[in-house]
Amino acid sequence: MSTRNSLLDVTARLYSEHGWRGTTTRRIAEAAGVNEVTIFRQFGSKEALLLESIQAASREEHDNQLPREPARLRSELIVWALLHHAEISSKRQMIRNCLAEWEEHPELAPVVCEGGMKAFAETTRYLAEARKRGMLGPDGSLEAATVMLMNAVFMDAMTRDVGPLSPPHTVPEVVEMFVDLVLRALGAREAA
Amino acid sequence: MSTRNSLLDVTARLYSEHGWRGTTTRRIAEAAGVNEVTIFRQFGSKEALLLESIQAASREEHDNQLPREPARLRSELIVWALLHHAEISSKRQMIRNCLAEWEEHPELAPVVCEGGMKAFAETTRYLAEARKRGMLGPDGSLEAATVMLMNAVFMDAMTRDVGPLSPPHTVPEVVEMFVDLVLRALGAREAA
DNA sequence: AACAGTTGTAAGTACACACTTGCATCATTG
DNA sequence: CAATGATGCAAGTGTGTACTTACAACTGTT
Repeated sequence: MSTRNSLLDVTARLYSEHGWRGTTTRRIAEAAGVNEVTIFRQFGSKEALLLESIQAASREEHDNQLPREPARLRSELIVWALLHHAEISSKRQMIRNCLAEWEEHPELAPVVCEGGMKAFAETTRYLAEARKRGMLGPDGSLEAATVMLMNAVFMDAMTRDVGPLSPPHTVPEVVEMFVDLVLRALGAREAA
Repeated sequence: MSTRNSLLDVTARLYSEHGWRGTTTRRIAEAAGVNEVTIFRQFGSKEALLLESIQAASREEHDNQLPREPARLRSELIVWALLHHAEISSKRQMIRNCLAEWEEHPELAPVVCEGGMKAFAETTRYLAEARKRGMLGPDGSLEAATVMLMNAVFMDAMTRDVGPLSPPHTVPEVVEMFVDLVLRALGAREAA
């Protein structure tokens, strides 16, 4: 099944670069070093191939978890957010295309968003645990904090290559900024 | 110049719906009720037409300013953020396409991002003014707060139609959440 | 009344697209 | 050895694409 896999790989890459319409069967065949007909014999149609390859590609995840028991809030959140940022960045172009083509191909976006939902749940759990242990103040919505942190990180990762909306910073710099702001808002004890 | 303007309008709409490749000269002509040749006589090429129409469309701004002198931080920020959210939402599909096609058409993204940069400057100014007047605590990066608020609002506006990353909320709900979190992080006096 | 500018119509070019067909080639497997 | 299945190759279908050309009709201006 080597032909099949190389077709799936190549197709995902081309889709990221050129979107649905720009990913033609000719380009796929050429890039995969395979005859164009093979595509149709293996997958039946361009649509089937694209769907399968995009789903496969967006399921590839780094494993990246927050500790079950929060210890050093700030550094744990920063490490986690950095990894999350890296994961989004690596799929940046594919995600952008899926979002742009959402109306024409609604089946793509959910698959790409899955990762974000898991990260949301993970973070809320972690923060709730921290509050239960008295590491956070009693006030402030944990959900709001999570959504905001995730949105901020996601947004930075998505638009980093395009051009700065805000003044330029390195990835670690902005991630630290975000984490610190969230911890401050939640009244973290160690936020010195 | 009515032919020209209706072509510009229609083209921007079609671009939002179908992206660059999907916006064909035939579709444009048909939707504008104009002969296809007229496009080439008026604009010379598809590229020229698309460029001009997208630039024109993304410059259409609601006017939406934060007060020069901050008075009621929370409500002023909420009103502003809501309007900002509405403006991004109305251009959502176009922005998504410009981002997705950034590598193939780098000239588009900057134009679309302009609004965001102005909003960033506006907010930083406003918050700095507020801090100078003692309405905010002395600690916490104003820039971090601004970036985070903008990213969060932008992100929500961009992905609202696709499907919720986080639990569903109405627009006013999330905007209030974000503003409250930021004000809390900045130690706003009135944030009760 | 003559003219210039804008539009419509009809036809065509050269190429790209998704997808198909028929046949030859090869490796694996029974 | 024979049969099977995956692949390559060459050629084709019908449609869509950006863009062009030549000519006729209409507009407003001088």
